[in-house]
Amino acid sequence: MDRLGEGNVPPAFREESDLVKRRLEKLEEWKARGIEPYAIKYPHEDTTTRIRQRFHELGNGEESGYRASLAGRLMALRRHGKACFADLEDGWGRLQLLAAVDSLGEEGYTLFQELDIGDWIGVEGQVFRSRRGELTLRVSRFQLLSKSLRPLPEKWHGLKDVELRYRQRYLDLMVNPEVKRNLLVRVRTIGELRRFLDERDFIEVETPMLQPIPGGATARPFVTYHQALGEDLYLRIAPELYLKRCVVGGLERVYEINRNFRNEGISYKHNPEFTMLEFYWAFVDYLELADFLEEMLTQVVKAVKGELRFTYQGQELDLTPPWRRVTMLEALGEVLGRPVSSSTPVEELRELSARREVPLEEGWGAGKIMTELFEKLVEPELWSPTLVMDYPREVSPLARVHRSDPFLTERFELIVAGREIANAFSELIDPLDQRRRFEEQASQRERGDDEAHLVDHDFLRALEYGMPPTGGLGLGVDRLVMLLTDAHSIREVILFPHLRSEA
RNA sequence: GGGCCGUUAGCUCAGUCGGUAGAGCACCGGACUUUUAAUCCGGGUGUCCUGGGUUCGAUUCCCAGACGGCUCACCA
Repeated sequence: MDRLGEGNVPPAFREESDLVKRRLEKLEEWKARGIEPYAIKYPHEDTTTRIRQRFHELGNGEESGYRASLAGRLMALRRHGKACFADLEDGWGRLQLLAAVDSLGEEGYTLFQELDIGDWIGVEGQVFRSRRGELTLRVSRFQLLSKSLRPLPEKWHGLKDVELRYRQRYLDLMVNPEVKRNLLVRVRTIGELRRFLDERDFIEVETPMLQPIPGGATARPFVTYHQALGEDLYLRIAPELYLKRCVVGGLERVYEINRNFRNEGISYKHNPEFTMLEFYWAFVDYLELADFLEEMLTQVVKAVKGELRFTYQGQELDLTPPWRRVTMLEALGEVLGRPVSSSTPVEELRELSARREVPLEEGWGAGKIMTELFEKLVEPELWSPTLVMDYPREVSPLARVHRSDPFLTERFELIVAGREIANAFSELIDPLDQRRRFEEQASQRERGDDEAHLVDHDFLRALEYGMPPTGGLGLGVDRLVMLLTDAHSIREVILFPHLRSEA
């Protein structure tokens, strides 16, 4: 038979490799024999890991006397003439199969041998432990559940090409176990964050992804268009202003864990859509939030990692509280080798920036320049968890003015491994002050800062009804998961990271 | 968006100082009833990312482009 005859190859597959064409031929052969290659369902009793747990104690060469049924993907085949070992992988783990003429008969065994790596099959048979100590299912019945037409990546080196890993994450999941492991850490982290907040009577809400005025952060938004309304809408850059509306409405403890979208550069720590936890808690200030964050992350990390000390990118990281607390100006002063304060003149700051080769823009005030210097010179050096307190008012349009210094706000950021993990403040609840801040933002916008905040009149109206004193916090979930999975790139903790479209 | 680097078989990679390329796994044929990176014998399956240029001849050199990585900028 001409296995590679073009006559049998559907047009869509003409360009494919011989490996694919061979599998198509096999598919047609099986169909011709009356075998359905894509089953409707396959009820079964067991999973690989449950069998492993159950027969943990079974000795080498012993029979369990248990007849199991399993379904999974064939990941390896070791043929030995009249017997054949195979590895079956299901959603939980792997188990070895033994197919032999003895238990399958001539016809069944021949079919089994024709299976390809990657095929989904259902199997039934007795469980035993082989002489070499491998727990094994002796196949007495099997059924093809889904024919795989494409060859899997190499069994030993796996799939390394990062572009293929991200574009074809399903392959990455099949052959690189750490992908699933990282995903589970992510899932557990989010679960623990939810649990922590739920236990403290926070309620989870869902606020708009499509917003007429993008607010709550300084970032370029994605724009889209609503046909029926005939108006532009923006994918949210933050949920902040809506969560605060919830607090105005009397939801004293609210949170949301969901996606934000920012139309900025893509890098190892930036994906255009990323997951953020934001919560708002009425009647507390930022100092209480700092304690709360310490407690929350301590509990979450213990639950997920089992310990607070671990290695990140080859360097030890210790999240044991209490974390270092330092004001932004102190930290900046230390690095600059001279004290910086609210009254440090702009000219002096510009001079310091020039000396440290930190480029500045026209129109930046003292607060913005200090923040720039801090982010360029100090933040990357902060490895151990550090709560950086009291950011300038100029860069914090939604935060309350500091109780003892009007140049500053009651705001802190948590920096770990040189990256911002969380950002929190005593919220600005004074509608008149908030209006003034929006106006300042508007004038920054006129001076060319197209990321300055837009005025949200309905948000101001909400504040005018009265918002209770509130503390609010945002936490970058992907970045936290990066720490917990020792991931160098944010793409390792997002299942389908954004890539340019294929050519 | 800028700079640097990369793209060779299904996968992981080598290589060609310019004469259309080769290993392992996978795959195909054969042997084998206890292997588990099975083993043994035989077989290399390719648009060397794409398009131009130089050249008798380009996968190799040059230019442009696509995609990716790192990095800088922006941002979290």
